[in-house]
Amino acid sequence: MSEEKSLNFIEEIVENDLNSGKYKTLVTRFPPEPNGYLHIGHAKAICLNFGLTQKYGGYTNLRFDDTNPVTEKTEYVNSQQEDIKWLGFNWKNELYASDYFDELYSFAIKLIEKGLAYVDESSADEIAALKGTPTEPGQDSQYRNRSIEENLDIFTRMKNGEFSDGAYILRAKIDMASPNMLMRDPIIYRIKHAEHHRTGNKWCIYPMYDFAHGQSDSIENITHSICTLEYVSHRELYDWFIKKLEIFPSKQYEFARLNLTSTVMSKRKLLQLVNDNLVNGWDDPRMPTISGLRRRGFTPKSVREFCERIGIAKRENLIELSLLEFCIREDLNKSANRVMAVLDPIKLVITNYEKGTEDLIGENNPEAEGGTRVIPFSNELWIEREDFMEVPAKKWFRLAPGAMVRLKFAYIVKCEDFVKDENGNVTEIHCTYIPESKSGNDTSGINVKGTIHWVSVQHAKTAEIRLYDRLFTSETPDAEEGDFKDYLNPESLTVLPNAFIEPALADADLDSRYQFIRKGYFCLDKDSTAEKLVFNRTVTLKDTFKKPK
RNA sequence: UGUCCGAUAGUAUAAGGGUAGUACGACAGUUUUUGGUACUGUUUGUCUUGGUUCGAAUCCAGGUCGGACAACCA
Repeated sequence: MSEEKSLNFIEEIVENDLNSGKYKTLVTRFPPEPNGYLHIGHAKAICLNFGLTQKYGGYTNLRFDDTNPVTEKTEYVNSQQEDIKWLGFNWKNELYASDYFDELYSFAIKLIEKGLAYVDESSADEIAALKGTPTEPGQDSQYRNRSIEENLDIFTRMKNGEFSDGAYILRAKIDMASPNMLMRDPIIYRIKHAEHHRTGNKWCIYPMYDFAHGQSDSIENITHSICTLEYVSHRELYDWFIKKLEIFPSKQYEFARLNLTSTVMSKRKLLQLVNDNLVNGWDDPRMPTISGLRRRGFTPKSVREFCERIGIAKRENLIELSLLEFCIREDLNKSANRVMAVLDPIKLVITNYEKGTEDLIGENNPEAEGGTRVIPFSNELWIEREDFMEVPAKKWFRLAPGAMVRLKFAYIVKCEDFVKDENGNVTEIHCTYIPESKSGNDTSGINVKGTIHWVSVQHAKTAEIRLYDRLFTSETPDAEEGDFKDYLNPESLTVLPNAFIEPALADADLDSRYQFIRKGYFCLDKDSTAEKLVFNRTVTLKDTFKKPK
């Protein structure tokens, strides 16, 4: 076995378990709660769980952890499935914790019969008061020693709907003095007269997370139940239920969740951004959701690559956004066709060009066998306003009075003059071109430092272009003083309603990815119509040019 | 003043008693019809104090720092 790459700690555990014969087949699961959209942190968990069974054989189930009917919706089930498929993974079984409600109920009965669970009718406040604190032990509830018969009777009546929400709860009988708060007689069933997205009104009692997750894993014969670090202290309970119920011993392993700079990752906060209309929905391209990244133009491959590069470990981490950007640039550099678009136009007139128009040939992608296309050229072009400086900075290789640049795929031009309006703004640049300098056939012998992009005025199409930047101005918005929303970046979205694009872009579809030469990677947005194309900037090109001060 | 988890360059992540390596970032250079790409180079690290050992990032003990835990959420 050649060791090309080192293993992460979970892969080591899996390899050991497989090599020792502890398990014949690896079974993992991805267990989202359908109460929100999946984000890049979930992508890390998805890649881990599905990646493990791809690498070592076995399979991964998709199991919706739907034990709380008031927050869960079918809309989320659907979006979550779409996101997992988009990432490129296939689950073996589509399952729901709610599939096991009958079985979970009988597990509860079994616990009661063993004297390991009891019905408590204390109020939520009373229960909290007796729970103790992390540094002080709790105290037993006065209902802790009900008879098994009475517990059975009340629990059955809870199920039958005889009581209102909160009147009774079922608790595991463990140890109110445990240093682990979760072992202090945790609540395992509560009454909720709520309609469930799958089981409808069949149930009015629902199991808590701790009484559903491990047992669901066990029912499915999950060998390695992988979750994030905040569940470490749940492991003791997880194992306790499995042991007392004498069921398949799934094992839980925890890794550190992903944190990304300049964004937030908690579903609660993302929901707030959506509900407060601070972004335009869950799939707003500025959101770290999988649907947001997809709309922004990220490829599944780039997201998988990112998840691969960040690694799996147990220490808290904060990944720099630049790594995500690297991953998408790396992918798109190889695959995206190069086209020209002018975002902030200024007119350039070639005063000695008398051919009218001319079709030039553009190479689609110098990094791939991308073929070529026709690009119309004429004596009036749009170029980028920022590519001209009236008073050039040092090391400026673009347009300036008397300076020469190459027009990409076309000719070398020399700036002869420029026009200003009454406010002193440059409105037009006048150049002469060098006929012998045509791209691919340059006999002029002239070498220029700078090459700029352009679009022929008479052939240009207009498009709306949306530029995105970091959602937050702080790298750690949820660690800042005050509300995280105070750190939203007011410039996270810039809309350019009238940019000019080369005519070939009229054929763009939602799956196309482009590099707008010198400007970044872009894709068509779903808001596009036949009359108006809308492009999203996925990411800028890396820019090593030091802006002159 | 509890229990649990963790600590390696700016950020991540390897090295499992024997040369501290890789990636991203940053910086510099070469190439270039994208100030892109590619290539080259530079920079910066084992939390601390002891112990075991010929030898410790690694094993042990104490400390420090960070995180988690007191929802009828997951």
